[in-house]
Amino acid sequence: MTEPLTQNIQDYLKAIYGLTSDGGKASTTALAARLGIAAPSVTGMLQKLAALRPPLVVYQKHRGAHLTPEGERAALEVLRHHRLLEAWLVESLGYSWDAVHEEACKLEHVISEEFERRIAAALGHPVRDPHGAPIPSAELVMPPTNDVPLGSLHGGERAVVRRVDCEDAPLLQRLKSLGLAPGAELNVLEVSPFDSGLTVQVTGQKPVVIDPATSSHIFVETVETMEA
Amino acid sequence: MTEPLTQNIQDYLKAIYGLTSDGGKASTTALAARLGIAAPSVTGMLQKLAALRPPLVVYQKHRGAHLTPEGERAALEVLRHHRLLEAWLVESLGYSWDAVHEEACKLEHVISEEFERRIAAALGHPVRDPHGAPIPSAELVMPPTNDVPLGSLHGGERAVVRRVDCEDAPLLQRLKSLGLAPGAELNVLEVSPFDSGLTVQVTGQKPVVIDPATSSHIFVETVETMEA
DNA sequence: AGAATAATTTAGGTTAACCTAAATTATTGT
DNA sequence: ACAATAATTTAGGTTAACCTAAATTATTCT
Repeated sequence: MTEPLTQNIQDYLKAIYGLTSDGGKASTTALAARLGIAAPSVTGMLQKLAALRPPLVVYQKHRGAHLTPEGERAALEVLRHHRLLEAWLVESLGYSWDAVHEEACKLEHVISEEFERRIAAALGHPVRDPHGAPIPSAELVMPPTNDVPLGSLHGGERAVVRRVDCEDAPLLQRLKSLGLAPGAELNVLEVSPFDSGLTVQVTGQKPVVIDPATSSHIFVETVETMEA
Repeated sequence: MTEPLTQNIQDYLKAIYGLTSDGGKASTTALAARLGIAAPSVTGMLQKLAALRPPLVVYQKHRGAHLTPEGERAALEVLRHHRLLEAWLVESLGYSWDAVHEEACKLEHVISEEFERRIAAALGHPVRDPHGAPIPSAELVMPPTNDVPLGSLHGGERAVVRRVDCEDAPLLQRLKSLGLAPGAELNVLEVSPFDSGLTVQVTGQKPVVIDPATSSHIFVETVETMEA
């Protein structure tokens, strides 16, 4: 650790991490959109992050940026803070899982390593946060997952919701009211051939139609159907 | 509430609050020293705070500043956050009372009102923090106290430590190792006529000499000596 | 391929919060 | 009272992170 990173740099790193999870590059515009910042500002910051010693990103004009190992470590550190905090706000302070994001976003930049250790220990070193997102280990390794997007399922398949990857509180609340929370079991009744919208039935609930924009945020693990 | 105050403004308000508890004004230099900022920067900020609508401080050239009612409310809000956080770090995360200040200083600017309410409730709405400092109520009223500085006692008096008003971790640790923590009982054995240094004996400990610089941070409540 | 469009960068500017050095105003000691 | 000293403010400058408008480079479509 050279020196503490500012909050906005941490936010850039988190955003780049999120946009490059597929192994690609994060474009200036995508970053600008995600961060709510004008594109030229992003260009400037990427140039700066790439010029730091050690550099936190690899940046090439007109082809976006991706994290260096140092940058990724810093991003995972923040992500670990964020997700531990969410878990802990739910477990210890009784927040509902759809209301913790904002609070964690502010706290994540500010807590000490000591604090991180204490809440991790208090929670029993959890591997997922309340939304089902994996929590990087203390050594900053992201635990592997088998989750697939809900939209990739076919009619008749059965699955368990593992993760709801979304930060929008109203949408989270809607999903929650539909029973679409981590741990929920569901059957895919039908897939629309037009727009790939899904009709799913969460166990114990009425069937619902989930449009593709929504289902891409929901990650599931398929379950063997009991052949009774 | 007009709009959220920046962290540095909150720090200025806290500092002014601390320096004007005697009803006087906070001087530019005193503020500069307390905040670790150059004096001209303080002048500039005081001018700004006085020009805000509504103004947070009353400022007159060359005569320092004090808080307006709005400024005081904002300062008490931050102080409430700080002290609740300290209490809660000790109670819920097992921090020792001499190690919570730094963490609370960062968190105090960042937590939501919801968070404040939840930890206050979880702690049973405490009236003092782990150092014995009074916690402003949710309505931002500072609870009254009877504490007097340890240095104001005379030889032969008996007292209970109520508050250790100090942010320096090493000093706090020293005081803790001497048993000088909130709740401790002590006898004043002797007061030096030269420098007003005190020789005190904490119940169950060896007598110690406390110099005036130190004793001014320790606030006590006198106790009737049992006439056995 | 070449024109139209989209993405990105450059150029130039703003704001907030700090700084140092110099000028001013207040306080203190004789 | 008045000179010396201390406190404070003014003046002018820096840095980080943002912005808009214009210029450039890349991509897409026919």
